[in-house]
Amino acid sequence: MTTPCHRCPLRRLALFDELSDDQLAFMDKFKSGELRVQPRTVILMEGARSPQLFTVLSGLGLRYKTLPNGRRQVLNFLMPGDFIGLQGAVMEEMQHSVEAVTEMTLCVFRRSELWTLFRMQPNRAFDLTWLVATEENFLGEALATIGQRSATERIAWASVRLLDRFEALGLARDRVILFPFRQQDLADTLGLSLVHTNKTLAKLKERKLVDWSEGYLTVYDPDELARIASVDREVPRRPLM
Amino acid sequence: MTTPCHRCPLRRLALFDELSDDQLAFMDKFKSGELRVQPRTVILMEGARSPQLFTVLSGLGLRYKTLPNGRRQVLNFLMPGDFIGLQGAVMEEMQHSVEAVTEMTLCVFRRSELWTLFRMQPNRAFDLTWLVATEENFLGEALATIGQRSATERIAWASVRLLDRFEALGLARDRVILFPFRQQDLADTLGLSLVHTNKTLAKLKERKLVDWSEGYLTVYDPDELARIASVDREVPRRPLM
DNA sequence: CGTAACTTTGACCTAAGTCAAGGCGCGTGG
DNA sequence: CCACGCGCCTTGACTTAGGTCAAAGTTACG
Repeated sequence: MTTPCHRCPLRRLALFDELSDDQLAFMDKFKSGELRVQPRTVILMEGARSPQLFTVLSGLGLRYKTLPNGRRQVLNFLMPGDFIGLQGAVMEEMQHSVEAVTEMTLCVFRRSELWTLFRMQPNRAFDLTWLVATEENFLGEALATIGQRSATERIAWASVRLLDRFEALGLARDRVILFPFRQQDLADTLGLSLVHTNKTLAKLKERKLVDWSEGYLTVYDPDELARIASVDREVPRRPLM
Repeated sequence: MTTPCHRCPLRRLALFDELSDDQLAFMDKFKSGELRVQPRTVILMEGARSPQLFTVLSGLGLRYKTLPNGRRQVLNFLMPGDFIGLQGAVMEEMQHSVEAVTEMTLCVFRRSELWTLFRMQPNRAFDLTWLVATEENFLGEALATIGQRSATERIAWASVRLLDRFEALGLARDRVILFPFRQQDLADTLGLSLVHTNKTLAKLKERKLVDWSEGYLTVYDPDELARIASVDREVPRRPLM
């Protein structure tokens, strides 16, 4: 029914590290199935006790925190290959929510086997730590962006980061990506108001740097944008759980 | 010469999880010595290749990223029990710098043994992952603070978080903590200008909520501050490497 | 069609930034 | 031993990036 790990289409991408046969066999045991969710489904809820572990197989989503005053901070855009739910397994409870934006397919892992993974597959445990450390690093970069950069620089930063991630997944064609989010989502990511996000996007479009319309984000000049945001563009290979 | 792990004064604090004798013995082998550094020493440098791993034994420091435009984002205040340098060991290179603010004593670990830890001490590997996940969570909270809260709320948030961390370490007496940072450090943490930070602190002092003068931070009314920032105050027990 | 969910635009406002001048405490060297 | 220079804090005056409000387009959809 569900795809065995060695046939996982994501594993064919150069972006992801290869696994040994032994590791693949373990992952097959670790995997408990697949889950398909509709757009706007909340996959994991802030404060939830013992959620599951997932890898995104396809589709896009959002990770966010909701503040008591009703405001929302988007932490990251979720893309294929992202691992989610570890926080709920390692710590007491989830500290952010995860929501599907398009239809998504998720690979579901047995939470109870996480411990076995640490005991039997030190390589994979290391990979897990790598993923968390990388996520931590990304949040640090986002923090520096929101804390220290202007609106234009923030949007330039986001455009470059998004393009590079989509390209690494083979989801971009000629610097055009299908981008099914709302401007409010980007605004909540960058700590800007919706109106100001819209106006800043309009200016960048006028400057022929990015154009986001009708669900497509076109990044005309990633190098210039990277210069504006002074961001470094390497996308390292990464583990895939 | 150096303290064996089972005599480590930090381990006596209720804040930190206890270790088995076996784990303590392993940590003693993992530990290569202690390092004492002077104020303003850069312990780890952004971009450095193969740095070492440390646990802070005493003293205070800062973790920060420097942007090419010269601005700086402080990611966190470093306190006893914090583990640093994993990023350089797990990923290619450090993505932020770490600097001592007071004199500090660091417990130094053999980077080469990190792999042994993952193979031989799955519990400790799990603890390491816990630490990184918690750090990630903290950065998410900081992101939500900078992205969505006003200057007053940001300072309220920082005051509460700092008080709670210092208290858990036994470094606070009656809501007063020795706080040897500069206002510029707090400003760079919260994404505010130095001047605005100063003026906002003055307002909070007038309201009898916090007073930061002559190197001491007095948090008069943590509950009210927690309410202002709408922040939740639990400090979970944590592993100590 | 009508309505609901987004986007776009214009007018106006304010929180926070910038600039600049003093103050204050401390260390150092004449 | 004191003065001057330096690092940091404080304050006031002024500016501005970005927020808020409100209304009009646009698109999709039942």
